[in-house]
Amino acid sequence: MPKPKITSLDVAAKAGVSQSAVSRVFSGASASKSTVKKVREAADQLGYRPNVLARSLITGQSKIIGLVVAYLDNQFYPDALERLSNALQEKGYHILIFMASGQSTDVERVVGELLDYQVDGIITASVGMSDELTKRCEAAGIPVVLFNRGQDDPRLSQVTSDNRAGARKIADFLIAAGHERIAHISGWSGSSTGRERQAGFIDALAAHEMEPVAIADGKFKRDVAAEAALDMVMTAKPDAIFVGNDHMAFAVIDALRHTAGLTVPNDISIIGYDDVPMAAWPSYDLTTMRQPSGQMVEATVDTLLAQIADRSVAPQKTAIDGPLIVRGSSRKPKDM
Amino acid sequence: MPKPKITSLDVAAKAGVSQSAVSRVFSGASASKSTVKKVREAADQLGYRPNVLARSLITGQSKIIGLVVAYLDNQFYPDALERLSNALQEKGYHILIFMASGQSTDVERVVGELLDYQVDGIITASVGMSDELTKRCEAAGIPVVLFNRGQDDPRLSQVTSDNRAGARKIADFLIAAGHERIAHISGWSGSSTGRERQAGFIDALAAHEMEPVAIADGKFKRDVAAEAALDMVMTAKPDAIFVGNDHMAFAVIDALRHTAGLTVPNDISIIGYDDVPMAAWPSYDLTTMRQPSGQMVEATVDTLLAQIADRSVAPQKTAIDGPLIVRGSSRKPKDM
DNA sequence: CTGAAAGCGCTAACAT
DNA sequence: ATGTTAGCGCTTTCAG
Repeated sequence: MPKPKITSLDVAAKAGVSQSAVSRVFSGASASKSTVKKVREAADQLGYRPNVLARSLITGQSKIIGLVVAYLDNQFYPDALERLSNALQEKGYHILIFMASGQSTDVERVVGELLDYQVDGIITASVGMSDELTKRCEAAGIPVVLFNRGQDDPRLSQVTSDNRAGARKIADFLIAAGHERIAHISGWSGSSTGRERQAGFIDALAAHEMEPVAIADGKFKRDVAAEAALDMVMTAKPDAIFVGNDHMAFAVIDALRHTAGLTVPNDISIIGYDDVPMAAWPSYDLTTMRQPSGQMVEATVDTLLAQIADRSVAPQKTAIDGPLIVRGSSRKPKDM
Repeated sequence: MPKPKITSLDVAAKAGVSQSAVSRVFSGASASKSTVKKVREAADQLGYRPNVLARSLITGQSKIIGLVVAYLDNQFYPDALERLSNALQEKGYHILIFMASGQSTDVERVVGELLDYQVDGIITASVGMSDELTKRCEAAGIPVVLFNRGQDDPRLSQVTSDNRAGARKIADFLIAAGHERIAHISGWSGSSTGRERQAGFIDALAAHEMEPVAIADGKFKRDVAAEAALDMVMTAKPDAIFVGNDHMAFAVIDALRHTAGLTVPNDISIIGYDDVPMAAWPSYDLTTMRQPSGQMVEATVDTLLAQIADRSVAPQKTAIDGPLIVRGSSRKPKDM
């Protein structure tokens, strides 16, 4: 026996009511106690559950949120994905996932497919939206929230941490600890996140009449960052490096310890950004700026659902501040 | 302006053909060159794309695969998720993701929701299926593949590594390296993966007339495993521990080094299972059994799609063998 | 409060 | 090869 699909019609027959009565019961419209009871019983016996897809055809609500994500090897994203999924599940939505290599042509294709599924909203984790794409989503009336990525387009919502402020805190902390040769391995300079952190960092150093002894673009990649770090310690000889995110910072620490033979923090302080769970592991014990992913997810979901509920709600740009988590990968300021 | 939805009817009007002609063009049925051209042009200008959900209503194919996953903090799963998503994307499918805490009541709820979305197939990553659930999926004609989890039900497909053989290799390797006090921190004993690895390991030791000096259930949790390890080194004093997966092994190494003050592998050898990317990082440099996740994903997708294409295809149980990756967390056998 | 009827956007016979 | 017609399973007027 193939697929004996149970429809609302079957339930109606069994319950001795009309098909629309069944629909009403399951979509929470008005119905008398007795009808509800009869329908529920019949449905339970038959194992009936409404077809979300058929429903979406008429309500225009698929209860599907499209998530576009580029990397899953940076622990920040699986963690966020898990939280997002849970938060949305609670609100009756589910996540349709799309991997995009991060290249814009790829994002293009992916968002196209997303629209085919009539998603109610789109979250992009660390990937940008072309103007063309933004236009299409707007035309389709589908709200977009950029998660952990900023973009200067009023049609797009975004949720980030306060990257500039965070980077400034790091600079101040490093200076307070007496570091004098401070370097920076930035996140990908093509991303707002990478650029903002770098800008805030340089600003704060400048306020103390300092500037980085070296800067390199780590591109959010472990190997690139490790390479850059090894290069720096041979040439610029920094006594501290601010690395644009934890994911790269781990690679930097590994390279410095195991290839360059340096100790952290005695020879050199390393500071990251994100505070992924792994940062607390004893092997790294990484000082880092926390991005409060719980709050970021909450803001993302709130923003998105608000716009889904009412298309006239304006896009929101949210920046959430987080604390500097001081651990053992950095020298302590004297007064601590 | 709200949502000016463009339908196949609009395209038909613009192209001067019937609505079904448009449908044929987009579903790849027969159509003349000239019709195809007219339709494509009209569609491009209007920005038309077929509504997958409406299509699914009639074809019975949603092109959605439900993925149920319990943990994302073990790097093995994000990695697999990424591969699965890419592989399925290539075949025109997409992943609707569901987090299940791993508790059976939770899985129950989640699979229910999954069915509401008319998914074409289900993949569960490291979560089991109750009999009740299996029945419902079978009744609905929806194939299920257990990924990295075995279960003794002929209705379920599964893809795992050869856990028994893998664990045996580890035991043999440890013995060859001259270890005499070997302990085991197993994966969760409620999971096939955990049990099989333990069984294979004990078997292989027994073949050499040895037995573990200590065994504990690490439950696939970092803190539980770390605790167990610290306990073992105080009491049973093992000279090697086989830890049921890499995720726990990292915690064990950290605890041993930073809390117990031992060195790895000089004081004690640690071996893991999975070979997640992090195992190769210099800080851990973990000897481990590789689960070939690329091959496992491939098998999973093949199995699932084969069953979707033809419901009469029997469920498959696939176990894929992998190599032992020898790194620095274990003493080397003398002849190496 | 409830049933009958229309139709969401699409595909699949069925004719032509 | 193309248009016409009948639904897929559901929600939502509209009468009653």
